Amino acid sequence: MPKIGDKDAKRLDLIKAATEVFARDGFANTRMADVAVAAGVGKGTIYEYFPSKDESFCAVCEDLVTWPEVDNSFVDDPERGFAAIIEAVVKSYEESNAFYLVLLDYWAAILREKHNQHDVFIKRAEKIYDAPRSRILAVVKAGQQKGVFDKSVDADAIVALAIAGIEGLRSQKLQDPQHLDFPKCIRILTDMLLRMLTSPKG
Amino acid sequence: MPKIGDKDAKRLDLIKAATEVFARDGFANTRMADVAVAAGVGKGTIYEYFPSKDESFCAVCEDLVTWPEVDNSFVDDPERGFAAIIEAVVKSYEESNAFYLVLLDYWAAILREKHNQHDVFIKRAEKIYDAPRSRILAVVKAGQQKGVFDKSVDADAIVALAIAGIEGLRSQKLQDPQHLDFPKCIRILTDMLLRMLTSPKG
Amino acid sequence: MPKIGDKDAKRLDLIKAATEVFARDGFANTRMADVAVAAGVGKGTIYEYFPSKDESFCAVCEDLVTWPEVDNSFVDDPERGFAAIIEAVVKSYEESNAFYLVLLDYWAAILREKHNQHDVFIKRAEKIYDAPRSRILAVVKAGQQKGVFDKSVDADAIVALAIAGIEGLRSQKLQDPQHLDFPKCIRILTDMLLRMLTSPKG
Amino acid sequence: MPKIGDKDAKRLDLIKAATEVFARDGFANTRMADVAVAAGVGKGTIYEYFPSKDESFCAVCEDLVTWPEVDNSFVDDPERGFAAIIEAVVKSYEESNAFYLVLLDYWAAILREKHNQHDVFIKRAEKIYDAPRSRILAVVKAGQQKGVFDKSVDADAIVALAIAGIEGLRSQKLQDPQHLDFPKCIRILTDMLLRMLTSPKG
DNA sequence: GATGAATGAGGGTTCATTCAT
DNA sequence: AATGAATGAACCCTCATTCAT
Repeated sequence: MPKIGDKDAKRLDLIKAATEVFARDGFANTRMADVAVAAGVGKGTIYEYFPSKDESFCAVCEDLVTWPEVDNSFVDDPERGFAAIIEAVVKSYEESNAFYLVLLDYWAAILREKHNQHDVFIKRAEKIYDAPRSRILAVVKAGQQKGVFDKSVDADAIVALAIAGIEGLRSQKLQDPQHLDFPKCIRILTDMLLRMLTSPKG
Repeated sequence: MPKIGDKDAKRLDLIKAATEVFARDGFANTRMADVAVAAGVGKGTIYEYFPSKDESFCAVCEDLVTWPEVDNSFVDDPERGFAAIIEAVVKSYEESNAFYLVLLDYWAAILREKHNQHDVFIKRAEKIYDAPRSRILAVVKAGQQKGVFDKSVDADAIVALAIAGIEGLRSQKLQDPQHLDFPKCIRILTDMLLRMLTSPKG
Repeated sequence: MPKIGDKDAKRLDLIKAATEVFARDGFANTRMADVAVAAGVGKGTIYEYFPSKDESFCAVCEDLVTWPEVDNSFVDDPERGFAAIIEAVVKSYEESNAFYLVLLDYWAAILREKHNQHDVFIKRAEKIYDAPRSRILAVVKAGQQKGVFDKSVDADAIVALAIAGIEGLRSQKLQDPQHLDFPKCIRILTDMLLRMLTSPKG
Repeated sequence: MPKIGDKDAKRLDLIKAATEVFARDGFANTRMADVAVAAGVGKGTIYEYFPSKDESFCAVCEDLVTWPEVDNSFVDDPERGFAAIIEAVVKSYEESNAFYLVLLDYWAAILREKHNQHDVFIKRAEKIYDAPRSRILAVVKAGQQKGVFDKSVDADAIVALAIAGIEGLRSQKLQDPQHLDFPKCIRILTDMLLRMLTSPKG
């Protein structure tokens, strides 16, 4: 007698298995048979839970977009709060090794603007980026409210730069782990942004 | 009697056509027949110039990696020189619309570590990044020699951050062209980096 | 719930169908689609049972090499025993019309020494010839033990001549069925060999 | 100013080159480009001399069918004459390494009865076999006329057996050169046939 | 006459998806 | 619900043949 939710639980198992395979081999090089093997089920079973390979990929991407809650304890100290949120975002990237790899295919599909799931993807993609963006933005704006950060600074630009820096460094780290002092660069990035926030005019 | 250079010229034509198709559809979704149509030749002709789809992709990537020579006129003014090199790199990215799109697949192949061309790709990838990296690095080091930039600053880290910022912003711009003031962000990025170079200790 | 042996049975069905097509059209002129049609299955199905065209051909050849058990009732009469084994070999050739035709390609592949399956082929080919060879050899040696056949006769040479004669006649029969009295020639061949076995010195 | 016959001479050059390639790689595995390389000419040149690959193969086969004249010096000694003609046939086989290899494909085409050149091939094939056949037959019949060979012997059957033996042994020699004492077997074959010719009734 | 670049029909193989069990 | 054997559309690549130079 199957319990209620068994189906959902199994679906999640399949997603987790598929995530690993998609991350490891890439969407195009992944065969449904591989996903089935990774999940320990028969090939046909996957189609009981997802209507197609594309949809299973969407489900995987959707599942990846679960941002950790952020510690709000530095709410009174915008500078430490800013550093904390940057650190949290970096960490959340690092915790999900699959994240960047799977997203690579995700962006590829979106940017090409021809995926049949394109509109759905775009919407979901915004969500993915909105989570860290809005968190960082909130911290910056709070700091400006408090008068600690300069109000003339373009908060959106700072957030864009923060995320750009994190993603760009992450990318370099993946490409060449030997020659990049990743933590140091993140530290410098945080410092630079904070200086810009506190005294933009040099 | 074929003219000298005809074969090379045609090869380049094919590369240009292939670049567009690979950029538009992605490597996995590109059929050799599409490339042939785009180039206005028969399917078989492509194989007169490239031994396989993989190799044609490599050729395309290699062709993308031709960095423009950089203006050295600011050699006496490190700050303006730094700004100029950043601008040049940004511009060279922008001049090749295909660049980022094609490189997406390129990185995907490299990061998976299992592509049969993986080692070749890695070697070529280093070349891709070495060009802008070494140019920026030279400018930074020259500035440090002149005493304009602080010698305690980690030049490699600054270069990594510059490239990370440029790539990260470019990525965001592609994903969501509406909500990003790209030129402004690049300007802020340059400012931040220059401040770090001139007075690192805040 | 598939019955045990179903897969093996189907594999055998495919082999039988492939044998006919390979025999009729030759390896090079056979398209996998033809085999599929002959077997009444889809093109892809063949690849569920054989990894490649080459391998399916090997399987066909291997299947051809199942020599019938030989009647041992003439164990006490070496001369009749020898005639019986020759007859059995001839018959086993004749029972498989496909045999010679398929083996033509087989030998072609082996003799070229450059087929990628060459070594496997050679090993299997030895098995093909070893079966009739060892049977005839056993009868000859038994006859020599009994003193009915002359011990000075080179048993290996006689066996080689027996097989050469059978194959050569078979080949002529296939090439020109009208002008050859095959049974008579086989009879003369047997007589000649027996005379050589019983009184080698004329 | 090209001499008369230059064209024929070149045609023969191409045939010789093609013969080697067809013998080495087999008809199916031979590309016209290979033939061109072997002949030291351009791909297109071959089509100036032969209308198609099939026709070039026919030309090669036709060229192979040039039997050496046989020494008639033993015309008064049928037994030595018979041995001599057998030896001559064996030698003519051996002198043309390509012969057997190319003929393999030739027979394959003929036996399949579906080659578009089938009828032409059959006619030519008869010629190929008629040459040695008629020579041996002539010697046998001459011996019977002289009363040296028994007139009750079926001359055609003896000829068939002679050729069958030679071809069968040749085939075994090619397949497994190590384990066959070819000259000895040919000697025994000749002895057996002579005994049958001189005293058929044992 | 000689060439080899260009061609495209053809064939081996893969793999997402279906469906009978 | 779960399975995996069966399927065939799709795609990469080969190579005989053509034809402009």
